[in-house]
Amino acid sequence: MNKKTTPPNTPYAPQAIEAKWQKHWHDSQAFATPAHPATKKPYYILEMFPYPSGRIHMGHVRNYTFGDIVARTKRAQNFDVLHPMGWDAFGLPAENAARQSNKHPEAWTRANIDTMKRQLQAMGFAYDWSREIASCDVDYYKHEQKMFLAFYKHNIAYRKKAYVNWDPVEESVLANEQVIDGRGWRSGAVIERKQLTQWFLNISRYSQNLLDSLEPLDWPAKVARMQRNWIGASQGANVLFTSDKLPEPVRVFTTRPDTLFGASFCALSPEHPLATHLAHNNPALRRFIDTYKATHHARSEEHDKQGIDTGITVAHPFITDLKLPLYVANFVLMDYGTGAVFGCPAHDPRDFEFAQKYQLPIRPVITAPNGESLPYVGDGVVCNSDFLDGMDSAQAKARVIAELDKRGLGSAQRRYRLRDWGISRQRYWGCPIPIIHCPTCGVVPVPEKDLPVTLPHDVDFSVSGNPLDHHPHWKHVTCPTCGGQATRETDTLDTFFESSWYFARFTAPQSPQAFDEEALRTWMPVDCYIGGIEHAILHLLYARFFMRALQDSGYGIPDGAIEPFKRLLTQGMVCHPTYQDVEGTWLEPQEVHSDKAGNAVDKDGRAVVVGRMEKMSKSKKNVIDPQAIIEQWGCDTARLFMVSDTPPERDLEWSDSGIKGVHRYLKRLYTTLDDLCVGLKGVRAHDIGKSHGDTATLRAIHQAIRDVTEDLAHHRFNRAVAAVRILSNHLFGLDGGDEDVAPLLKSGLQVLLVLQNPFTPHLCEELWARLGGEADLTRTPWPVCESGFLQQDDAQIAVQVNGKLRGTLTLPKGSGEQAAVDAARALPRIQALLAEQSPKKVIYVPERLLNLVV
RNA sequence: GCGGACGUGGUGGAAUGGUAGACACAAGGGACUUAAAAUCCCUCGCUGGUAAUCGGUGUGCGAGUUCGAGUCUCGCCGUCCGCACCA
Repeated sequence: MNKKTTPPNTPYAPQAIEAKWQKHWHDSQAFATPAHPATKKPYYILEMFPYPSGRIHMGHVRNYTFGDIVARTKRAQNFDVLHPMGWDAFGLPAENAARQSNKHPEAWTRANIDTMKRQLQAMGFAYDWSREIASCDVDYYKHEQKMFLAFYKHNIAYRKKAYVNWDPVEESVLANEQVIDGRGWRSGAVIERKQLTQWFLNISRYSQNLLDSLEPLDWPAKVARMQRNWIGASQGANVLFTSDKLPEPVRVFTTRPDTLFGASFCALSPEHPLATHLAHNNPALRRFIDTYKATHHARSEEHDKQGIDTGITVAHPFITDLKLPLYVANFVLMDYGTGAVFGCPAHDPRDFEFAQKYQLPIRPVITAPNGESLPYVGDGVVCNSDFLDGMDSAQAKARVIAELDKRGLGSAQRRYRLRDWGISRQRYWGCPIPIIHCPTCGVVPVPEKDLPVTLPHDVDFSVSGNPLDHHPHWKHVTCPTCGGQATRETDTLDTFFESSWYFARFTAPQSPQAFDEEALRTWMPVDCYIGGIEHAILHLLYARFFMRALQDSGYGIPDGAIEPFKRLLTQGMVCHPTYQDVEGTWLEPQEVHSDKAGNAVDKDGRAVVVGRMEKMSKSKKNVIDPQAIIEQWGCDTARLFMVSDTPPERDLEWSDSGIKGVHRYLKRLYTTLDDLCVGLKGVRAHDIGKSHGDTATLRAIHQAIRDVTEDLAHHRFNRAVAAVRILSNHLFGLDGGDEDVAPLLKSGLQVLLVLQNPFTPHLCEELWARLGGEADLTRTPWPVCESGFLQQDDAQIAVQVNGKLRGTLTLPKGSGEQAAVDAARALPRIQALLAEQSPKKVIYVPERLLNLVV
């Protein structure tokens, strides 16, 4: 094997070193996933695959650097590592590009993939590229069509007419999860409510299971909590309010059945079927309904409560002579609970507001603590409530439910906020839904033999709307059942479909079936999954659901793969200050300089407004292009900077001086070893498992091994870097020319290179080779810390009087309390403070601290 | 409004209830240099002191628990995030 090194006494030239080792790793297949059955323990490290938007950005660099550090560490620690990469390649930006620049979405996407792949390779990430997936490949999405049909067969995929979130800019529907503050997550357009027939996946069936299984996951507590809140379980009761004027009783869901005696009205959602029924001969009601069901805007942004009395009254389940007016009200949501509520104004702020507006009775039924005004929403002792009087809320709830049950007027009920996942999108660049609509047979699945349904290539983006729908002939087919004229489903699948199973596909990406059960058994779940917190709900919830749904639809998903991500690391954003000129135009960081006084100015010397640290984004131009950093400093510098100072889950503040500082260290490491390696190459390294006269150096080596190993195991990358720096500071202080020192220095430097390798692998490989390392660092095992060498003979002990630090002592290890007290009392300062008194109490923590209480 | 997280030097950040500020960045001083860059060395929470291996003080504010609190508890203030008419 050719492992020539650059000649000594040359300056650090990262580009040459990096290209050389990237080629070497590529040629030697250094990161191929080991074949199975494995002799070692498997470890699956995965970073969220990117959308091929054009070029990689700093967010990618940070995310994938973390993953690479884990991958390289685990490999050195004798694991069989699966570390794949692919492309989340369907999606709207490709269509926008097609509309703007007349480029076909596929060509645009493929070109972006090429660019980004080259950029990722230039970062030296240890991926097994033979497992690369692009989700827009027919070979990938064809499996999705089978999954969809399996879901359909098992009633997990179904069609219903529903009010959906319509994004007028994207001209497509969005999932609830994609609507943020009433606006589209990508377009920012105000979302409209439209009634359409759409495909849904029955994720809500798994609500409780998805909730319960969060518990054992090694996820950030914040993410688990977000999912819990999103699923939003609540325990309560269904209650029926009857009326002989209605075809059926009003069914209400409440979490406060203990306040039932305080009811003063009932209210239906504008979309409620009973409301529609009543509107038939009530034009005012009709108008009210039409106003409020049309837009999201009127529902969620204007919070004033509007209602209309239907003129109907309903019977209170317990108070025989109480008839409650039935309203239709804008604040009642159709898609939560039953779409109907009973109003208890005394104990619910919304009902209170509504009751005040429409002069409805406000009757307290929970004794509010002194000083609490109505509406009082807390629990308490029930009053004015017949058989519930004197009970606390919990008892009252149970009792009401029991009574309702007895009378057939209600029952206990558990509800979830989570709604079914709408998966239809009126888009071209996505996976076609394999369904045919026949005027005689209805909904007909595309038969297995006709799969996959592929996207037509010749599409027209010059008209708005879904290109599949106005394609001249693609959708026109004959019905597989009756042979009559029929049309294809022209909606495509939400692109979250692709990311819901790609991690499982990576375990056997060439398998003719979607999954290879054996491979799933070997690799799944993903041991460590790294990505942005913005996917805390959408992607991570869908993926968890998908594995369950696939298993229930006949796919051989092993139980061990049901929770796909065992451990999750959510990395923070990469941030940079923003700059604007006097006109408010955003400026790129390169366009901003500082004048003599240190003020930010533009190229013409005009003042620049420096904004706060914000996530790097194209729109505000506060971006640093990774490509430029790689070219100027090398990828090792970029990688080390990504992890040096800030814990991974926090936002990283980009700084030029930070980059320079990291580079200065690498340069120093390079030149120091460049000098030393000539002399050390022939030296036989000291076995760090054996003792050495220089106990301090040996201790520094073992301490570094222990600290870096533990910090990496806990993803404390910044601390691991600090531990590496401590070792380097120690080793740089040694005299390499001293022949007693040389063997231990050499082993110290070797340990340093192995420990630092996950961060800056190219430089470490180069220096390792120059130092005479046998195998590549990619095949060099991780060093072992012998705790025996960490021991010191003496311990420094803090001496406190009454808990305040008053001095320090150096005592031999294992000194007893009496020896410590005697030594402390010998210190002049302690003597003065004690003033002849004996301590009332002595707290002695061996080898750490002595506290004398007087 | 509800839920949560966080608050430590000029900056990023360390710190199993046990010597706060590891490791860096910036800054200042010095060496080398005709000069600059680069590199190397030193200083670096605040404060008193010529100085010390010196004193005082210090982890948003106020209380509490403890021999001892950046860390635990309670109450404020501030920042950030999530959800938001979810009955």
